[in-house]
This record gives sequence, structure tokens and C-alpha cells, in this order.
Amino acid sequence: MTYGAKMGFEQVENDPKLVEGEKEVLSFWDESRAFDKLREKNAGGPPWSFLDGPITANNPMGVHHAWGRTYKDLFQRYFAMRGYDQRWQNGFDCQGLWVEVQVERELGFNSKRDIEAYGLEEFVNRCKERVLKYSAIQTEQSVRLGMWMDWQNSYFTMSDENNYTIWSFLKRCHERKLIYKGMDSMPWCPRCGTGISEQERREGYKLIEDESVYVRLPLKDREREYLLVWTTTPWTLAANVAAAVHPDLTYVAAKLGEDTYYVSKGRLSVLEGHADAGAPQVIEELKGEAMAGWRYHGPFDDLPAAAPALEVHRVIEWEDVEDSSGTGIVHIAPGAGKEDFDLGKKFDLPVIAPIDESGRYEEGFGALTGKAASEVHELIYRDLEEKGLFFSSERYTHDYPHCWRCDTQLLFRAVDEWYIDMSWRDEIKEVAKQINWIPDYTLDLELDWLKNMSDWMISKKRYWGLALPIWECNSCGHFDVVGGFDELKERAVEGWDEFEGHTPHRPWIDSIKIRCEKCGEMASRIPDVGNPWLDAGIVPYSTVGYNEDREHWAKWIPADFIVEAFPGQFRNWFYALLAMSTMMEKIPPFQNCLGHMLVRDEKGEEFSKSRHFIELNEAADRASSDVMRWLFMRQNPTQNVPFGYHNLDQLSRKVFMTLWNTYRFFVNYARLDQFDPASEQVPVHERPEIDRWILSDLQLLVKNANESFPKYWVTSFMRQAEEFIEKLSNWYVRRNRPRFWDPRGKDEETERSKLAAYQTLYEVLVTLVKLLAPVIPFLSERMYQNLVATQAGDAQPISVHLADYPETSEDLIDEGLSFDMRVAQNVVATGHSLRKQSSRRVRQPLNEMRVVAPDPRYAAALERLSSLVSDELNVKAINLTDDLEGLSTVKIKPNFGSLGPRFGKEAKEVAKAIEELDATAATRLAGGESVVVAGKHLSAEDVHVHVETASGWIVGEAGSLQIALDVAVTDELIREGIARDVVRHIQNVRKEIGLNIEDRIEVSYSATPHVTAAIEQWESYIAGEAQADRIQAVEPLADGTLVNVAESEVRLSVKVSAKS
RNA sequence: GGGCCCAUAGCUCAGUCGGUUAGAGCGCAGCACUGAUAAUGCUGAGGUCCGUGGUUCGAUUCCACGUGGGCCCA
Repeated sequence: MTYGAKMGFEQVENDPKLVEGEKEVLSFWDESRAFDKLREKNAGGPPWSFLDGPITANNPMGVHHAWGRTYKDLFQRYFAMRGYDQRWQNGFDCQGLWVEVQVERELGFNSKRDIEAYGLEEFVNRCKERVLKYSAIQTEQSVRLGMWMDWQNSYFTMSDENNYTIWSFLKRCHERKLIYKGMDSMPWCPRCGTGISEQERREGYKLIEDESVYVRLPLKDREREYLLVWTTTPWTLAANVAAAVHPDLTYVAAKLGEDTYYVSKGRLSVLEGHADAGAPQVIEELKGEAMAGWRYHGPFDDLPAAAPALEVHRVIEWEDVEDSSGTGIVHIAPGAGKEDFDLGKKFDLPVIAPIDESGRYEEGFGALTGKAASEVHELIYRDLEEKGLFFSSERYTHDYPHCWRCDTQLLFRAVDEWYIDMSWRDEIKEVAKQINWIPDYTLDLELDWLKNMSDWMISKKRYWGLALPIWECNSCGHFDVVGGFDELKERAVEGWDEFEGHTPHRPWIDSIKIRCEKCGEMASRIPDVGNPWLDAGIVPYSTVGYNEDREHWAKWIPADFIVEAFPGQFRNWFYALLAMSTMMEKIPPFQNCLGHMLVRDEKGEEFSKSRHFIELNEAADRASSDVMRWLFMRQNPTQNVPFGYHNLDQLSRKVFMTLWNTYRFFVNYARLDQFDPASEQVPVHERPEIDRWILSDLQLLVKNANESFPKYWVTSFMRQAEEFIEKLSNWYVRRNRPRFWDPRGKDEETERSKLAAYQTLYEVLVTLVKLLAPVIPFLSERMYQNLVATQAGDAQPISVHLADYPETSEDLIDEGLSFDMRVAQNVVATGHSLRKQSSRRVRQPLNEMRVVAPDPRYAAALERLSSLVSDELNVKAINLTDDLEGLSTVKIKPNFGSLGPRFGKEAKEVAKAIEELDATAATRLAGGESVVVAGKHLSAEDVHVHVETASGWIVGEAGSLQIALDVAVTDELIREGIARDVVRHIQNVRKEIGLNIEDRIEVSYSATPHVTAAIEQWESYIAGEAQADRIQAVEPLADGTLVNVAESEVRLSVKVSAKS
């Protein structure tokens, strides 16, 4: 056999220095142009198409972005190693209020007026700059995470192409008459002069104390009878149109003095203690539904603005009415509340819109006109009192939405917005059903959304975003949708010069006028910008050349795969993609969709920018990107992943240190032995069983990987990989250390075994590194560089990521051997347990272990691996026997797993009979004989065997096996144990004084006669193990280390041998 | 109110195509091993597998209902 590496392995240090290593790998990738070479290598290969969901380029990324990003990188890398050609395109989401808000903050702005004063053009340019700044930062962060992307070619949703392609989508919608203008009620910040989206609103709830008011509304045609309503927002009373009751709730008519009030039965108490009227007297009970339709006089019917409601005021039924507070009768103002507005639609009520953009009353509200909604409480109370409608007021504490930017209390306003009529939702559902949703129940979530969603509101009264291509006639109100740049140029009759050369954004686009096709007058673009999900939803069309090269587009779309965090995306990105692609081409935009949950902190709290936020690079530099990636990839994607340094440290120790130590063990011994990976292979069938075992388990892992990755579900692969690394280190390497230490040239058999061990471990490590390359791109690269690249010059790919992903070698899989090894491991574990129970340390040799294995497969396994077991347990003999006669008492219990299928309903009777069997029969049964019980032939597999008592030996069990350990220690065994103790102490001293493995030593000692006798008897064994040339007793020994052997003191002195 | 998902050890989670002996890691206590050593192994304590009912010879597993939690919709 020949060793002699060409270049040799580089020494591996104890500390993996993961973070430092990752930075070196980044430089290596840069210098070697590894990514470019990968793309060149796969060019022309079959396409695998990933479509990146654009990330908002507005802030640095936190660790909570890293989960999805790791998935993206993971699958791209996997399919690249399988030779698939890819686009590698990353995407940035650029437009929308998110960016505006940050720019406003930077500039210290508080309102739209500030923006308009600053200048729209400047402001929009600042927004663009911010996007460019943070897209660059996010790119850097992604690189640090290990992502490989074509960063020069990232798409930006603010691009002309993206915007104009959305125009073409909206045009198609318009051609189907689906675009319309409608009114909706939304939370509105009077200070910022803008609507606040539902999502934004959720962030701003605060507990506040307000003045609430009870108002009595006189019923028409019922003398001195009143509905009593309650509101916490008195300013909305001027917009009252209706009063709502719950149809099933019980209401009462209660007399208070001369007046009769209607309130819910449960809220009768609000009438108590009022003025001097005394206690209320209930005169009638009735269901809410009986009150429906009653007409009343509104609280502000005297104002001109209330005119539309004069004849409308009535009681309506509403299921959401509660009577935990208030009066059980709810004041409804469709122009000043969300639910109110929806109810108004349902009951066809008029909308009275009381306030303008800045929260002040419009014309027609008498004394209120021009006043801010927030400062009219007193005015309203006075007015109500004058009219005899005021009942009472009280302080009230409640959660109220505030503007998340300036903290102003929000108001509800009904405003005109633009919508896409989604009546074609069934078309989208059909497309959604053609997609593979992972996990599969997420299809139901998407369909549920598609079923329930309302029309798509696409407008926002802001500045930085998609310019909605809707031109509305200044004269007749007719509107039209422009479908793209060319059409715009053709139809522009004014303002083209100002626009030309600019992006299709405000303010430039606003200068263009077109002619109304209906009346011939000028039409102006509506000032609204678009919903940002339009921007993201169009990317399967705008980023893949749909408009220029349809063939190229068709090659990549539908994309094979998308992956995003699913909270929100069923109504956001996934929805936008589906809707837009259905409209464009009636095809699914993607074929496989993986959703994952959120990254939480260790306590399960959500990460957020304001509360706590761990910046991605900070975590990468503290805990390493690879470890983070592992944490994410091992996680079940349907559950939130707890992120924290404690978790990462644990993973780092458990998996990474174990892998690193195994790698280090291999490399450092391979260097000493000058192992050459290119040396002729010992045929696998000639290698020891333990080698074939680890190779078989390796192939099972390969198989799992190649089944898991194409299904986009890697959790089980990751867990199996963890187990494999553990087995490799703590069983394969630990069991085989002596083969690596064997001196070279001892004899041919030893030499061959040693070579087989190296070849096996090398094969395992190299394959493992390739298997894990998509998961831990950095560490796998480092290991690959040392294990492979330095070895074979140009013959091997320059990077592990250019290597072929391992294919499963079925012929190396030996399930039987895996089974046998598990049996052996179980027996070993039980053996250790028995030793522990009887206080016999492993270094103390024992004479015998007996095993009863009723199942022949277990017996065969032990037969096959008995030397391994005896060595591991330090027992001189492992004997298979039929029973443990005299050593134990056997108890058996019925095995329903076997009895049930065989006997069905009779199983219980048989079971009972088994429990009652006498000891002899039980022992025979346990020993594998067939026994007739209750008229049935039973065998060992029909029972569970328990060993209950032991005598002399110590007895235990491992599965169906009974195990007995001879715990008697003879003088002979004790002396052998002492010898092993002495070896260990000498090794310790060697290490303490810093000797190398190859250093020879001379040992002096002083000990009791008992120990001295043992050492003398085992002198050559000790010398061999400890690399000692001489072992001599010196009495007395002045220096040396004091150790404890066989409960007596021994003094040891170790010196480097004169010979070496 | 509706849809989907989840509930297993103190904590974080595996697992069970239905089988009477349910696992890991962390944490805690003790011990052992050691030419990987800030590593490793073993042992111990710790579980009504959320509850109730049904199907079944047998339910932690399947079904129904309930309770609690999450996401979404209204």
C-alpha cells in the first residue's frame, strides 16, 4: 500500500472559528468567481425556475428575514448542484407608503402638507434614493448570509418595465369593465391627511379615556318615547343615519317619569339614578327584531347636511350589536365609521360625510362647520341639551386607534377609492388549484381568501408609488385606462414634454392629459398611486421578458418554485400573483409554493423594528450564518421558529462541533499517515462491517436528501443529518480510533484495515459535505477545500457548490446491517446500564455477558457484531443462550400487536391466559418455544418478555432481549483493570506535559504491592498502550504525579525517552 | 360568527400508516469514559400524549363535539 499525498491536507485547528471562516470563504468565492463559474457550467442545462418575492428595500434586514432567504438559497443551490440552469434573480420592492413614511421621518415631516411644500419631485427622488440605499445594504446582508444571486441583475418594482406591465394588466381589467370608482370608509389621520390601512391601524391601538355620551332619540309616532343610544365619538352624531339593535337580544321599554326609554334588558342600569326621575319602571319586554323599522328623529336633523337622512332614520338589525357596554342600541353613521359604512351599504343608507381631509366639519353643519372633530364635545353637548336630546355623559376608557406616526387619534372618513371588481374570482380559484401548495392545507387558506375577499382597492392618496393609469374626464367624469408607454405617448395631447425622459411616477406623469373619448374634453390622471401588491404581483411578467421575448418568458414561467412567510401572503403576494396571472394569461404563475411561519425570539415574542430587532449581520458575526441557516432549515415550516443565541450555541455545540471534531480527527491523522485519497480503494465488500454500516447509513441519508429536496420539505432530512453526524462521531469514529492509530507497516492485515478506515471516513466526509452544501455553504466549502480541492488539483470542481450533488448508491445500502447495528447499540446501552447499576466501571474487565434472543434476527445481529459489543463493554465473552436459567425470573405479558390481528375479539381471552401462565411455560415461551395457551399455539413474538429478578448476575433487557452480566470480579480481572487504570493515568500525564502522540516515554512509579504486582504482570500491555520504552518501580519516588488506583495512592513520573 | 392549523416531560419539539414499555435536546441531580476533551456516554427524577364521547379486540394516534392557543376572514 502506498501513501503520499500530492499536496496533503492542511492541519485543522481545535476551534472551527466559524465566523472567521465564513469571511474567508466569501473572499474565496469572490476571487475564484465561483458563482460565475457555476452559472457557466449550468448554462444550457434544463431550467429550474425560482421566482423571488420582492423584499421591501426600506430598512436593513433582521434575523427574521433570514429564514425565507435561507430557503431561497437552499433550493437554488440544490438544483444548481443537480445541473439545472437558473435565473438567480433577486427582487426589491420599492414603492409605497412604507418608503414614504421613512423618508418623511428622515426629513422631519408630519403631514402631506409638508411634502407638498417640500416639492413632490424632490420627495419622490428622496424615496428612490432610499430604495437604492437599502437595496444595496440588503444585498450586502444577503451575501453575508451566504446567498448566491445575480446581484447585478436584481429587479426593482419601481422600474419602468414593472410599472408599465401593471398598466397593461389594469387595461385588461378595464377591457372587461372591472375597474370602478367607489366609496369606502377608512381610518384617517387628520394631521397627516391620509387614510391609514388596516395593517397600519393595528399597530396604533392605545388605551385612552374619553367623554362618552348617552343621547335620546325621539321615536316618530310615539309620544315621549325614545331610543337611548350611546357613543364614545360624539362628533359622529352629526352624521347619524340609523340606530342598530340585535334581532335576538331582549330590549325593554322603561318609564322614567313621563318619558319611556328603550334599552337592552341587560343595560337597564344606565337609566338608574338619572336626575330626579326615580327608579325606571319596566313596562314591556321585546326582541330587537320587533323594533326593526321604527322611525325616529335624528339628533341633528336641524342641520342642512342631515337632509338626506331626514326620512331615513330608522332602527335596523345588526348581529354584531353587543350590550356589554352602552345601551344595546348602536348609533350608526355610515360616513364616519367602518362597520357603519358597511351596514349603510347593506341597508342602502345615505352617507353623510361630516369632515374633510384635515378632520374639520364640512359646510352645512351649522356651528360645527370649520371646527375640528376633536374639539367639538362641549359644543355638541350644549346643542343636544338645548334640543332636549342630551341624556347623560360619563368618562370612559377604551382602546382607540392612533396614527402610528404622529399619535393623533384616527377618525373614520368615507372617501372615493378605485377598485377592481373581483367577480371573476372563480377563474383565480381554478388557477390556484393547479398549484402544489406546501403544506397542502394552504390551498384551503388561499381558496378561503378568494372566496371571502371583497373587491380589490387599488388606490392610495399618496405620492410615491405606481401611477394608476386612470384618466378621468374633467368635464363628464368618464374615465379610461391607459395600457402602456406607447399608448400613453400616442394619446397624450398635453404635457408630454414635461414627462419625457422621466420615470412613470408622480409628479412627472401628472402633467399628461389625454382627450376624453366620450365628450372630447381633457382628461387628467387621477392623483392616486397604486396598491404595492400590484407591484409585486406582476413580476412573473415584468421581470422575465414577457413584453419582449415571449419564448424566453415561457421557458421560465410558470416558475417552479416560490417561498415566502405565509402570514399575510395569501391575501398579499400569493393573491396578487394569482389574480394578475389569471388576468394576463389564465395560467398559474408558479407551480410549487412553500409557506413558512415567522421567526420569533426565544420567548416566542414577535420581532419588530420598534421593540426588538436583531440585525442580520450582527447575528451572523456572533453566531455564524451557517448555524443560523441550520436552525431555520431543521424547523418545521408550519411552526414559528424560536430564534436566540442560546439556541444557536446549542446547535453549534451539538452539530457543528461534532462535525468539526470528526473532520479534524480525520485530517490530522491523515496528515500524520500521509493518507492519499487517490490510493487504490479497498473494495467495500472487503471492508469491516462497521465501515459498510456507516456507508450504508450515509447512503440512506443521500436517499433522504434526494427525496426531500424535490418535494421542498427538508425538515426530516435535516434531522436525519443531525443523527448521522452524531452516529458518525460517537460510534463510527469512536469505535474505530485504534484502526487510525495502528502503526503503519505492522502487518498487511492491519495496514489494509487502516486504509479501509481512512477511505471510509474520507468517503463519508466528502459526501456529507456535498449533501450539506446547500444548507451550510460556508463550512462545507471550507471542508471541501481541504478534503478535496487541495488533493486533486484541476480534476475536481473548484468549489463544493460546483460539485455534483451525490446520487444514491442503492448497492451500498444494507438495511440488515443497519438493523444489526441498532441491536448492538441497544445491547451496549443496556450493558452500560447494568455496569452502572452494579458499580462496575467500564475499565474493569468482566468475564461474560449472556443474551437470550428469542427473535432469530436479533440473535444473528449479535452473533455478527459480538466482538464489537464485547470490546465496547469490556467483557471477555458474549454468549447467546436459550434462557437465563438460574439467573432470573421471566415474566411475560401479551403482545397485542401480534395477538390482535391473529385472534381479533378473542385476543383478550388469550391475553388473560398468557398472564396466568406458570413460570416454566413462560420461560419456555420467552425462550422461543411454541406453547399451547387457551387452545392457541403461541410463540415468542406473541408476548413481551420482562426479566423481573436476578440472582448472582445482574439482569436487564433491551427490547425483546434479555441480558445478563456476570459482575463477579476475580483477582485476575482486578489486576487487568488496574493495568487499564494505570494506562489512562499515564496518558493523562502525557497530555498534561504536552507530549505528542508519537513521543516515546519512560515511566517511573511507586505503588502498593498489590498495584505493583498488577503493573508487573501487565507491563508489556501498558508499555504498548502508553508508548513507553520502560516502566520501572522506584521506591521511594520523590517527584511525579499522585493518582488513585484501586483505592490506593500511586505516584507516576513520565519522562521523554532517551531513545527518541 | 366562519375557515384553516395546533395542543405530547419544567422548556423547545420529534414520533405514533391504531398495538398495552411514547422519545430527543435543553435544564436539574449523580456517575463514568477519555490519544476529539469547553467534547462524549450512562443513570435518575419528570408524561391523565388538552377534555368528553364515538368507531375498534385495542385510541395518545382515526372521527365528532368541547376547551385553550395561532393565522386568516367577517
